[in-house]
Amino acid sequence: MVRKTKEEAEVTRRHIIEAARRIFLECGVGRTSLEKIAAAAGVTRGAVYWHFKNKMELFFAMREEATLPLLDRVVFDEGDDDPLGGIERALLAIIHTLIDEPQTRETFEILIFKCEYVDELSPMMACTPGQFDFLQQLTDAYARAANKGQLRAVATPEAMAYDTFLFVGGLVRQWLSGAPDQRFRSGASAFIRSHIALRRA
Amino acid sequence: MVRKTKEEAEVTRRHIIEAARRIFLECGVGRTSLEKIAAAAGVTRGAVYWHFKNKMELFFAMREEATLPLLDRVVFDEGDDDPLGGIERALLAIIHTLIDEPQTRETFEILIFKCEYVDELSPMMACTPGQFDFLQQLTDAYARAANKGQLRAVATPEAMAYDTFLFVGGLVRQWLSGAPDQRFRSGASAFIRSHIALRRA
DNA sequence: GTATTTACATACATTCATGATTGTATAAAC
DNA sequence: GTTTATACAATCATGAATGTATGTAAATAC
Repeated sequence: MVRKTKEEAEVTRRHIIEAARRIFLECGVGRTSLEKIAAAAGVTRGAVYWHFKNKMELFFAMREEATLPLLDRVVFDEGDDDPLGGIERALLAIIHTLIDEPQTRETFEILIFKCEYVDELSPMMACTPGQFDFLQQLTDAYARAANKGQLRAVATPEAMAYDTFLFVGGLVRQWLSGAPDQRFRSGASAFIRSHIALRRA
Repeated sequence: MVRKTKEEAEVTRRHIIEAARRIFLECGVGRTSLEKIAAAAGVTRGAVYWHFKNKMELFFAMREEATLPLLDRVVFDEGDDDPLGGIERALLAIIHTLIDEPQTRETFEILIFKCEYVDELSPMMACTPGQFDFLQQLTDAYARAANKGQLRAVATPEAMAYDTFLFVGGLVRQWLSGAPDQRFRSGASAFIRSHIALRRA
């Protein structure tokens, strides 16, 4: 056994996380054994157990590497003089993140389709704090848009924020589902623009 | 062994399906053993294997009992002289189905949160034919609403249908997630009305 | 009334997956 | 330069879940 330096150990840790993401995506979290992950990472289970207490801890480690930069990274500029356009750009940016960052896309696909929300994961069914923050930022942005007269007065900024929030949730899910006809992927930008157009004054 | 009549056998078959739904919901499909289901149904694994080839066949049997009557049951009256109001009523009806029919609600909660879309289930990630049909019916209903001058002209009926489809998907998911603050459940009707108000002329 | 199926229960064999333990060669600490 | 902690590999014991095979008593067919 050739003992590794700290840097090398960090590399194998990342290899394990990457392998876990691949196998989770292919087999589902529940059906993935640590043996499979280890093999995919080119190590033995011993290495996996050295770096992670068990499968769940590995799962959370994978999640923390890629979950933050989707909704959480969305920024709404308070000084924007086109707040409604800013919302549209933010939604488009979310889709482009899915396109540009494979590990984020794969992680979300795992979170939505490849794991069961039971026991420790059960509380994660509901919105994460980051999602609530996104909802709050949407509300604030719509309020600024209303102040600038950009919105129809048929619904409150809060109601519009909820509508957009639910729309985005549905869109991301369908986008990730990889429907054979690709209709949600090819149409995503148009759906977003229509969604925004519906509330423009 | 007291052999059962055909009617009694059908009863135990239903007991098994009901037990499966309960345990799937509690433990997730992957972590549910047929032994647990059998115990919950008051039978042995022998009975389960008699009625179903394996866990997946039982899963599909459970699904077929309750999945049809949600989106698939939605009806849009072609002769309605308030098509937009008809869409709103249809969306409200979906939520009320979730409230009124526990087994439908539980089945959808299992399908969304308690199973992994892998192997045989992988194709089910995408929209089912019933969902596409719902989308098509939405498009037709919006087209009728447009013909009656009920809609703003900022988006096509098709675009509005997609927007509503994605909104409903997001809403059902959040509704089922059982967020601790219940905000999506208590606000569902208001969200639906706002959603419709946004496209009314 | 006999034969045959049915509707299960029981028992068995096999296959993973897990967690713990132990071994070990080297990097790092002193 | 010795000691110790590190970064794994290898082995082991255990348990859980599955599918199958067999048993069986009563319902049903004839």
